[in-house]
Amino acid sequence: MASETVENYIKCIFSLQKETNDEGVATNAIADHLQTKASSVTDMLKKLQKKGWVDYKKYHGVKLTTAGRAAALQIVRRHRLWEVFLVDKLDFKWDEVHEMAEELEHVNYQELTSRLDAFLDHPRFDPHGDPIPDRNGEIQDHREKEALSLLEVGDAGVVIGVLDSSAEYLKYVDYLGLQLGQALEVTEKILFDNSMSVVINGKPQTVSHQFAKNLLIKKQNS
Amino acid sequence: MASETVENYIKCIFSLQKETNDEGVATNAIADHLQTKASSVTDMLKKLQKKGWVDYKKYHGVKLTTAGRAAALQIVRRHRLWEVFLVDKLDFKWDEVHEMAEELEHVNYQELTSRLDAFLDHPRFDPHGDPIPDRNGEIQDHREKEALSLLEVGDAGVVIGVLDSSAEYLKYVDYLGLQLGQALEVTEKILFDNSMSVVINGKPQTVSHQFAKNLLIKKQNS
DNA sequence: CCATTAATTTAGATTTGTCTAAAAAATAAT
DNA sequence: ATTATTTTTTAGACAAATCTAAATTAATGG
Repeated sequence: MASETVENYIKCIFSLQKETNDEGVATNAIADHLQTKASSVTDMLKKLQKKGWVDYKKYHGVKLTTAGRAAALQIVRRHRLWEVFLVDKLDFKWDEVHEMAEELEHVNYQELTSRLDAFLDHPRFDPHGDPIPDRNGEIQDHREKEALSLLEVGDAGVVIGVLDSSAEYLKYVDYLGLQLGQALEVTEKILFDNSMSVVINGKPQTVSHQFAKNLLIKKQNS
Repeated sequence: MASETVENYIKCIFSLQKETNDEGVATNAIADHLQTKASSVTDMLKKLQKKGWVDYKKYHGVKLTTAGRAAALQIVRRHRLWEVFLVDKLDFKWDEVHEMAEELEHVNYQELTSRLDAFLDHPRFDPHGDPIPDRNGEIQDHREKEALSLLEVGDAGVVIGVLDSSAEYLKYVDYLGLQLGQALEVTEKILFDNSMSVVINGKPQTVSHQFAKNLLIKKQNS
């Protein structure tokens, strides 16, 4: 397929693409995300263009082609399946698996991926609640989800995912007594800084807006 | 640790070292084994020397240092553990796993390796009967083993390993009705070409010297 | 032991991915 | 709308790993 580096660029563009309103991903955004320099990114974008993974217009950002998007989804699929393996089978915690999956995802054998998928019982979501693309790269996630920050006082729900998978964030989520499937209820919203009070397992806690924006909730019929 | 390429050189030198009588591995042998050119090997040997993995004397071959040998054993450990995973958990056949393990072995996290080892119940041997180094890089293989080619007429034993792990060889082993643990008995040795007749599961078969040299047998008290 | 052959090393180039510093284009501000 | 600022691109260089072709060293065989 493509080198490990190329795969990382494709995956990076894929993930940044969601955040832009179909505008094309900025060179600097990629450089930040991959911890490299803008000039290196420009060089690479030309190569990706030549190989047909992206649609790149000088000074106007970059988008994945259909082939690029398909490739990205396969990489994401492998990444998330390995994360499930690491947590479910090797008992790693959800904040420990990202780095390892980041390397395992580049081992690319159809049969390996599909057998791993079967071995794990065809999981639909990874340990962070992110949906796992199927063998055709389709993501079917019909869950109604909202960021905690968008709930109102009195709303109750269940944690079904996180938007930030960094170890720091996940450890804090753990610390608050939260995990996938954990119920909570909003008891107060502070207008001043958008922080909010929630009840988790009967215990009141206060969380920042920054925190609440990154926690995905499925609202319960209250 | 070291780049994937460097790891492959180290592993290659390690495996070729056994075949030489402590003579130092030849540049050409490495080039053949890694499907590259002798000049590339020379270049790399200088780099490995500088990094302390090998002891290299111009025109006189190369040997691993203690550090190099330790690194090689860790790579071999990871390779063989992944092979066990692929066969025992994902139901691959023993002739299908080499390539995949060749990539998985480069994912290097202590904790991953040791949890994988535990998940697989601390296997002592890989699917081809090769011993798996422990976490300290020690190989303890006290089995008495001989190549089938060295057995005499009337000797009986059990298959405990192969010296050639190529898919072609392994498929032929399968085809003959052999697998690890399978018993056989030598009924005839042909002096002309060193081929031999053996009985496997009651069925007589004839195999070449080339074949017999690569099959490891534990002799049974007959 | 000297000549020939085989193995190995050097020299010089290439590819991939990266960098710094400078130039060019786009965006924002007065 | 022109200047200032930010973003992006170009130009030129570098490190890792490789190659081909030529030169050197070692081994071998009369």
